[in-house]
This record gives sequence, C-alpha cells and structure tokens, in this order.
Amino acid sequence: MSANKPGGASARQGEGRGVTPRSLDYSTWYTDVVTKAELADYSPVRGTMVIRPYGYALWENIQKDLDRRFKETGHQNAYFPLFIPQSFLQKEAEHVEGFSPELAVVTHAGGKELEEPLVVRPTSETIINHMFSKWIQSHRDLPLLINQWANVVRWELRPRLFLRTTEFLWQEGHTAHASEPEAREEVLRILQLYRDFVQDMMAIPVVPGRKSDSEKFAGAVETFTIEAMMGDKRALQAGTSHYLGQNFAKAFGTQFQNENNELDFVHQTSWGVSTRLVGGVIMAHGDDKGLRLPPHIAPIQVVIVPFIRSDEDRARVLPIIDQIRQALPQIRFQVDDRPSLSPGFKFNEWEMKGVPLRMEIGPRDLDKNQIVLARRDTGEKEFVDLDRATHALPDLLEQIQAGLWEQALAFREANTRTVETYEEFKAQLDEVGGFFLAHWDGTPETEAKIKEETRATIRCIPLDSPQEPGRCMVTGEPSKQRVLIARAY
RNA sequence: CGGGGUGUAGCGCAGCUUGGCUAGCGCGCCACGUUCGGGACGUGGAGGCCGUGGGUUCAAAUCCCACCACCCCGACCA
Repeated sequence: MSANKPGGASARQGEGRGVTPRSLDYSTWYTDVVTKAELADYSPVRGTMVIRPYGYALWENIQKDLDRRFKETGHQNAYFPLFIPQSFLQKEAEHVEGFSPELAVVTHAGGKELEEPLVVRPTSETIINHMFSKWIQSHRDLPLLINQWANVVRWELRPRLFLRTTEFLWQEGHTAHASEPEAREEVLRILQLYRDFVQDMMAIPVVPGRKSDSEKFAGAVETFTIEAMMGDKRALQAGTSHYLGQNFAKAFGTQFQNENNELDFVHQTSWGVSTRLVGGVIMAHGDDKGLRLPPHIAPIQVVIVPFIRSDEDRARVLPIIDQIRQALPQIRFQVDDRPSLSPGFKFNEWEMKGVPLRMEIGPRDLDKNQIVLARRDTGEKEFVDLDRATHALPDLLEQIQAGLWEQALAFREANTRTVETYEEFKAQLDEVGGFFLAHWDGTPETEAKIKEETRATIRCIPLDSPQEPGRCMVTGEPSKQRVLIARAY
C-alpha cells in the first residue's frame, strides 16, 4: 500500500483525536504534535508557519531565561535592520558562497526597481560589522558584546515546522574583542551558557563539541555546537557558537588602535539559538500522547481541573483553588473550568499540550480533605492531603523536571555506541541508529565518504571526551580522539 | 531540482473508474436540554466559486489540456 493512499501514514495525519504513534511514522507524529498541541500552524507561503499563542509562550519562556543569562554575562541587546545591501554579503568570500543559494532578495520597492538589490538577512554578521567598523576605534571600545533577537530568512529546500522554516526567530550574539584568546574564551563561555540552558531548563542532554571544517559556519574559523539526541535517535544541532577570527573584520575594516598604538583588526564571535529549540523539546520528550514539557519552560506548569456540578460544588471548590494559587505565586497555573467539556476530554487535551502536572479537585476530594495530582512524565496519579498541597506542587514540578532529564539522558546513553570498524558502524547505524563514537582521520575526504555512503555526518569533535589514540574506522590512519557521528536533522 | 502524493464545508475523507437527481459522511461549530472522577448524549440548525484557467458536451466535482499550491522522501541547512 502506498504511503499516501487511505490507510497510509499521511492519511492518518490529523485524523482522530490522538497523534500518529511515534513507532509508526515519527515524522507524522511530530507534525501531529505541533499542530494538535496548537504550537504552530502552516501559513500560506511555503515553508513559513504561524507560531500560535501556546507555542509562542513556550518560545517566550526560552527567550526570557536566555536573555537573562546573556545580560548576566555582560551582553547588551540591540536591533539591526532586516534589509542588507547585497554587496555586503559579497565582502566575505566563504560567507557569500555559503549563503547565496538560500537568500531572499528584494529587487523592487516603492514601485521601482532598486539601484542595489536588498537581501533579507539570513544572519547579520555583515551589517553588524559595517556598524562595528564605525563604532570601534580604540581598545577602550572593546570588548563590544551585542545580542539581538530577530527574525531571519533562509530559503531552505526542505522546510519542517520549527526545525527548518523559511523564516525563523532566533537570537544572534555578535562580539568584538581585542585578542584571539579573549574572543575564543567568549566562544566557549557562550557554548557553556547554551549547554547549561538546554540541560537545566529544557532537560535535554547535549554533547558540546567542535564542528569539522566542512560543517562549520560559512565565514567562521571554528564552529562549536551542542548536539542533542531526538526521540528517533537522530541528532539535532541545538545551538552554535563561532569563532570568526578576523575574517569579517578584514572584509569590513573593523579596526582598533591597541595599547601599543598599533592598528589591529578585531577578533570576533557570533552565536545563536533559534525556534528550532522548540522542535528539540518536542522530539526529546514527546510521547504517543503528545507533548511533554519540562516545568522550567512550560507555559502552564499546573493545570487545575475542578469537578463542579452545582453551585454548591462551586462554592466549595473555587475558594480552595484560589487559596492554593495565592500560596504559590511562582507557579504558572491554569484553571480549566470550561463547563461543557467532560473531565476525560480535558485530561487528554492537557496531556497533548504537555502540561507537566494536573491537579484534580472536586467535592469527593474535599470530603476526604485531599487533591489528586497526575504527572505528565510518568502518568502516575497520587492523592495528596490538602494542607500538604503547597509543598507537594513545587516538589513534584522539580521531580518532573529531573525525571524528564533522567529519561532523556538514559535514552541517549542507551543509544550511544563506540565502534571500531566501518562495517560495524554501518551495520549498527542501519540496525539500531543513534550516536556513534568512532575514530576519524580528520580529513574532509573521509568525512565526505561517510556522509555519501551512510547519510550520517560527523556531528562534532566532543570537547569533554578523553584524548585516546586510535585508528580511523574508514582509512586506518591514526586518530587522537573519537568523534560523534549520527544521522541528523 | 529529482521522486512520490494530495487539492471537495473549519478539520479528516467519500463521490471521479462508467458525465446527469437537491454533492454526501464523520468530527468540529451554533441553540436548547440532560450529563460531567479518563475523549458524554438527545433534538434542532448553520456552513460548499468541488484549487485556478481553458476545452469537450445538451449537461462536468467526474473526461481532456495547462497552470498553481501544499504535503512526504532526497540533495542544502539554525
């Protein structure tokens, strides 16, 4: 039976109340979760999406915490324009080569053809350097630590909700420093910041590492990455931090006078995470009932479903709810008192939306002076004495945060293998998939061969794995360290 | 760009092979009532340029041609 006939995978999409099971069709499961949890919806222009209020609230929570971390490390927010003169892109050779194929270009405006076409920014290194070159004169102007929250456009060939949309939201940090060591320190500081954020807030374990030359950012000297494992065992690049060296500084003349009265080019970094993180949290934690959100970033942490059948019930139940909410102002509550829907319907809906904790309360509970708490991560229900509720709720949220982390970590560990030979690698990749730690001779030729033959890529050269002499699994040439290889999004 | 599909009510689909009745079904939506501790039920109701343009025909959702859009798989990528 072909995939698009009735009964095939895509025919199931959107059907019924639940989502397509992950085991049946992971890709359709993902799309189902995004649309049914009301995170996003398709927009009329190919590859673009509308981020719906619930999805946007999730992004805002991500933004809020990251923004705080950026500011704590001395960065300031600014905003640079969407339009960039086409000639700017062409000033840095690798940059233009890397981005040309995916640019959206404005050629007409105000009813006339433009003198010079404008590129809709795919990233802002060029326009920011243009400005930096005006703002920086002295070593006293450095370091310059700028971040911007923005939308960017990349005309990707194969879009996918949140993971790769034509237009996406992100933050891009751009910094200029007086020396290479200082800039490199910044690159790793941000990588660590990203790692802490994704692990502590999103409960997704990541492998920090350096990208191979062929995988690095167009125009960078070195690119660092955090790589996460998704529920189908594929890798997701969750954030990148680039050491740009003096490449852009030289292209744009971003110079300063140092303490020795010499003119020098600044050393730069850039780094970003995007709305792709939302896709990451879906695929790292979601199950066949839908989304499972880590409490630290969940727009709604506790949904309260009251059982109310009469005014008398209402008079008993609502004050208790108010009391609990007032006692816990730090928790994000939502009370679902929609009268026309049955409790079962509500339970399923909030499970689809991944709310970490559900609190049930009705006359029957109040008779016993208790409430019911149901965890989204384990599905467990427990009865809690009313007077213990204000302690139980925050405790449980932390347990759920930790529980999701433990599950994701255990899953990654169980699906990460060290392999010695290319045959072993290929067999295991097809049979079980996942992350592979293997020796590589460091050449682009071998890297290309692996990619060509297996569709897996070298995700990174991990930073925190030990130096360990070995032989490349493909060529047998010497290698100093194992690298992380996987199929990726 | 290559391969595979799909466009019919808000969503999911049937109808097309073999042209013809008032274009159906499920879910959702609206009103009222009964329900409500794991996806409730009854009654009544609203909602359609059948993707777009052209052609064939007495007659087109249905046949022919062209176009457009979107989805899935690959190459590019945060």
